[in-house]
Amino acid sequence: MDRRLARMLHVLIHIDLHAGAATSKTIGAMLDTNPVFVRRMLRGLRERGYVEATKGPGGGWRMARPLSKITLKDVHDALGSSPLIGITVAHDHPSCPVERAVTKGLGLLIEGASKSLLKQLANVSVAEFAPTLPSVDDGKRSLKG
Amino acid sequence: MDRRLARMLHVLIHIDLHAGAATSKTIGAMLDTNPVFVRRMLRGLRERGYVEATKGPGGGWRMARPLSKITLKDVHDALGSSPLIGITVAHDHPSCPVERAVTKGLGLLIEGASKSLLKQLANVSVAEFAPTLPSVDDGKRSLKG
DNA sequence: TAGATTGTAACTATAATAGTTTCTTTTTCG
DNA sequence: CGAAAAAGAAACTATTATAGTTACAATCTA
Repeated sequence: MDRRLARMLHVLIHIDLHAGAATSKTIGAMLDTNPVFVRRMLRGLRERGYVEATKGPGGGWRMARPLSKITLKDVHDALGSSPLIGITVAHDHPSCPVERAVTKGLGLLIEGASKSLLKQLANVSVAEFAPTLPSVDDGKRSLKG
Repeated sequence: MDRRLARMLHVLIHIDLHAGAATSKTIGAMLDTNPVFVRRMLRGLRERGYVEATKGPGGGWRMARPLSKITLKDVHDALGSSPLIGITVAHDHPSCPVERAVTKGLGLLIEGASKSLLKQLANVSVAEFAPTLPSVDDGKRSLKG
């Protein structure tokens, strides 16, 4: 069970709310994990231009695009698109007509469900998952408001 | 990625087609696996009355209910209902309002997709996955025809 | 009573995900 | 310039879920 999408949404919202650049160490603390794992997770998003990283003191991660312009599907794809559906077909005995019939029928069902869920993910932006509570405010919004 | 449902459908159709009782060893060969694993998989289905097992020589597995009276959801449930959706929420920092918002939103999405897929599984019987090829015939059908 | 079979517990193997260590590169700032 | 802060990345270890194996008891048939 892949919780990378959930963790990534959590991270992106924090990066967006963060006043300056958020370091991998700071983000790691938010996820109760380590900086290296954070860099690994963010790598795909950096390559797609959703976030950007700067090195050296004062460096870290910043959003390179607003949360409202990134969909859950974008994030899922950037993470390496693990299967959305938790069940899969089997290939234990490929010459068996019974297995082939099951693979075909169940495969169609899984494919349909997968496409349907992917369509949903493409219709929701990360911004829609950000909490609207004022208590989350860390200074960035007050600069705007 | 759980392929137990696919394997189980494969097995059930074979048991149904099989002339006498199908032994765990025979079924294991079909799945390219071992008899103990087959017994473990079939345990839940036996407890729910979908199949029955007899010990001793000539023993093995038989259907206790026609394939047309067992849905994919029945099989999925009997296998211990692993999650149908491949992504899940995270609980890294439960006091964090951002994580909570993500958990809530994504959770609803996952729950909806899961229910929708489960509903589909409940609308399909195992019989609908059996191949209709005459080449699969192993003697049982010829007794009828 | 012998052998075939399931039932089951306990152990081992494998693969995916996550975590850690270590080192290099880049950047800032005194 | 040189020290320290940060990302980039490779290589290794740890954890967990699934699958596979071994071993043995229970039961049934002939």
